[in-house]
Amino acid sequence: MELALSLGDTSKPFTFLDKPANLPSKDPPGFCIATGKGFDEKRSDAEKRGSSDPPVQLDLLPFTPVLRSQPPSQLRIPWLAEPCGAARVLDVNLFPAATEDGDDGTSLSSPSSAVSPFQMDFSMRNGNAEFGGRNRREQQEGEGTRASDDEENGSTRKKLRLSKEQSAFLEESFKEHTTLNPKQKLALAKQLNLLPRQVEVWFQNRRARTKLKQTEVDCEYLKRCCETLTEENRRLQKELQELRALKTSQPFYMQLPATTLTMCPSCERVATNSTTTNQTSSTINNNASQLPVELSLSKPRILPFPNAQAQATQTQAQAQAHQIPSS
DNA sequence: TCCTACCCACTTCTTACGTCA
DNA sequence: TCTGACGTAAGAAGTGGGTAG
Repeated sequence: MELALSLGDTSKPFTFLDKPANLPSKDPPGFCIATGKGFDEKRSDAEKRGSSDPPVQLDLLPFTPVLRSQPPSQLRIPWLAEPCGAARVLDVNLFPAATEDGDDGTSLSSPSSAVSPFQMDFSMRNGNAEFGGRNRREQQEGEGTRASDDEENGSTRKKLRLSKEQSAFLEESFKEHTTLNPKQKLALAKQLNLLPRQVEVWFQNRRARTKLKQTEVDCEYLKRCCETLTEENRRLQKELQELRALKTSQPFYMQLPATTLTMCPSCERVATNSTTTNQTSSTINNNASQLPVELSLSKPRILPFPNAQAQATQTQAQAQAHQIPSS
């Protein structure tokens, strides 16, 4: 079985940054995971989707309960519904804002860059409680106090939460492409008012999280496969015991050739091949992967001799007529 | 061969949140 | 009901090794 990971249509060009104004209007942000052959097989996104097997898909929408609880028609990235000028609260990350000149390395001098003309100012946050944008601590503390604290203590490690809006935007980008080229990284960084390094780290961590989820899904699938095979093995062992018991109790009949039923999948007729027990096993082993499927009888068919031979010959002819491999 | 940039795996550390006394 | 301590999960960021160009 082939496992496939679906993370959106990665064959598409990186269009997210080109259309931020409409991006969440149709589908809620999120991603889809399937038991897949490989998140590891990066740089081969097209190959990931090459399987004809329908992958087992998981819906792993990463969004907050606030968003997910909304009806689908209302599922849209909140900041897009707000005029950019409405924001007034300080950025939670409080990184030095990327200037128009891009002095922090996020400069995009080319007008043909991936930056959308729809520039969202993530240095400001909407204080509207509708979006749940402010966490408890932020509500408890004075706005912007953490900024000055961090800036005063330059030795402390800055590890601040991205805002929901920033995370949502990054998620949307991740849906488009799980990896970024430098241009996309710079564009995202500038658009989200983050450092390129932050965008890069976010994508690294996001890939790691996806892989972890995928591993969990694969593990669960293999677990179920193992359970199924264990049950099948148990059933076959029981069947074998029954056959052995029958052989012990009825040795006369067991001198007869064992019978293997061969079913033609097209006409659903059953062909009977007479063979020895060893040959039957050999047939099963050798042709296990071939069609038609060979059915081993739970109990040997007991045919009145010599009619058995005649019928076997007849069914063998049928089998050959239907391209059924006979032992 | 060295350098750079990038990725991944692993880890550290911060933050948010739930639980409980 | 409120509050503070505590545990824990999630996530941002650091580190080191591998690799491609």
